[in-house]
Amino acid sequence: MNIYLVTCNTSDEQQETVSSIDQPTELRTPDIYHVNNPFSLSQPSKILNFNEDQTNNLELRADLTLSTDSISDISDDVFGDETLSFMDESFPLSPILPVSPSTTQISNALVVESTEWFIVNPLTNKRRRPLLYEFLQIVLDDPRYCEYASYANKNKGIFKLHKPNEIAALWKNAKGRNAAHDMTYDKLARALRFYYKKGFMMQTHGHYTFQFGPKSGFGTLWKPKD
DNA sequence: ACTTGTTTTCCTGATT
DNA sequence: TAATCAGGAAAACAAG
Repeated sequence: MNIYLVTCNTSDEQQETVSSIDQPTELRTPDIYHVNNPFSLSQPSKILNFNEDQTNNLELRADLTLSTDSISDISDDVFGDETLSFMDESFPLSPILPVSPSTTQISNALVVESTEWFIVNPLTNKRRRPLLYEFLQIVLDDPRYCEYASYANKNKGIFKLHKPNEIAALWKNAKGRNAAHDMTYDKLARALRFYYKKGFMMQTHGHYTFQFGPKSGFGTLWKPKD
């Protein structure tokens, strides 16, 4: 039995250290298991699924059915006196839930391993990091990110970044480049502006608002979900 | 080692 | 006025 540590940003920007017991799929890249708050993992970790319930408490969704007591016991083994704030009597354990689907079709030619940001060519089985417009396509299709970005017009491919800084951080994770500096909205937006001339994006009005262009395959190779 | 495409970084000026 | 938007220039990175 393993215990894994995850640091995540809660909605009020505070850092929470979360432990869990699990056994599922291994991840090597930063990933997002808090429904409303992407967070980064700098170290290899394991899948954890979090949900934020209506009382704003973190809800652990483990792949093992465990009593609160057993979590506390293990927590003590690892953390000693360092208790975890949300692991108290109000901490609910939910039923076992399936982890996110490992792959999602994003066009008639490409599949994304959604939990790892890798895009897979089914023919060659090769994996690669997403291009920027592909990343946005993935984010916009994933309801977990609806508070970070969403379509303003699904038919036209117009979308808005509601939390540009968070999207930028997510993009850095997805791209996985060895960069000395952090990704910022300013730099992400510059990359998007390069797309105008290339046809991957079309210029549109509105704050933090962009539109997929024909070269992105919008409307032909793929369409927004629903 | 070299090439190519895609950003990333930085910046100036215009616009909101 | 600060934050964005537009692009130029050049460097950086990844992949082949």
